[in-house]
Amino acid sequence: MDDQLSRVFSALADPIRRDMVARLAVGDATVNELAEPYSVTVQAVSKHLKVLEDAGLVSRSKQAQRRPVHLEAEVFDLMTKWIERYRQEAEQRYQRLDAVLAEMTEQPEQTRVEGEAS
Amino acid sequence: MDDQLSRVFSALADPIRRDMVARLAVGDATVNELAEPYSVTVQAVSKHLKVLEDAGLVSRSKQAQRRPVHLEAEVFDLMTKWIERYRQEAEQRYQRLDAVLAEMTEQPEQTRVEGEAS
DNA sequence: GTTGTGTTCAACCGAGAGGTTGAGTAAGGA
DNA sequence: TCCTTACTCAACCTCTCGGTTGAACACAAC
Repeated sequence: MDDQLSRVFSALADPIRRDMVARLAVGDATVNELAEPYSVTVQAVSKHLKVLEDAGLVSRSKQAQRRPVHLEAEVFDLMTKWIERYRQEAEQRYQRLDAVLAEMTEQPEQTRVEGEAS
Repeated sequence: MDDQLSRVFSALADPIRRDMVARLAVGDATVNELAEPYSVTVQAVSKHLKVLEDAGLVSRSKQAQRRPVHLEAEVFDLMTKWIERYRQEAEQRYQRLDAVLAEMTEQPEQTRVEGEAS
């Protein structure tokens, strides 16, 4: 869990943290505001925010005693880039496979159609 | 960790598993082939594959004693949709903020930054 | 049959995640 | 000054994760 990509994916693997991101997309919020909807302590929420912050997904400023949390959009690009890369490769392979299968339709010997996965 | 989105993010939070996905984007592979480049046992790799399978990222078919692993592209859409949604919202907010700040550049009194929801 | 290969299952272990409670810090308000 | 609010830090607990080893299963090949 050293690289940023791992931290980002790991951060968003938790439903509460994803929910917080959704909430922060609407506007900045304080720790207490973020904690309100959940049945966990404020301390737990503070920990969640630290995880999001370490992943670069949010930043925390200082406003009197408040620590308004702000969503950082840039990091999302890191993920989308990674995802898009392999999604496209996989889809291209899929289309190539379809073409190959179409070619050998007349000779259906033990075709072993992928996917399948029992 | 019940919903699929959590499983998918969690699965991709591990560098080895991301690497496997990258490898499978090029073409299907068996467990032993996938295990080769890493300094872990085949059993560990089998476990990783189970995680990826539970997330719907790969499927395993049956070929004699082999279990060729195949990358499933569809699930990536689930992630990209989620990500794009909040990235766009956040970016829009950012642009709105820029506009607001540009408007009040001449009057810099304790700006008390944007949206703020609350 | 027996043996070899590819893979999974089961039990275990150490580290870390997510939660708690309790105390500590920092600022505003009486 | 003292109290309250907003938050973090520290210690602890439990459960999961990623790894191991050892055994079992499924099929091929001899």
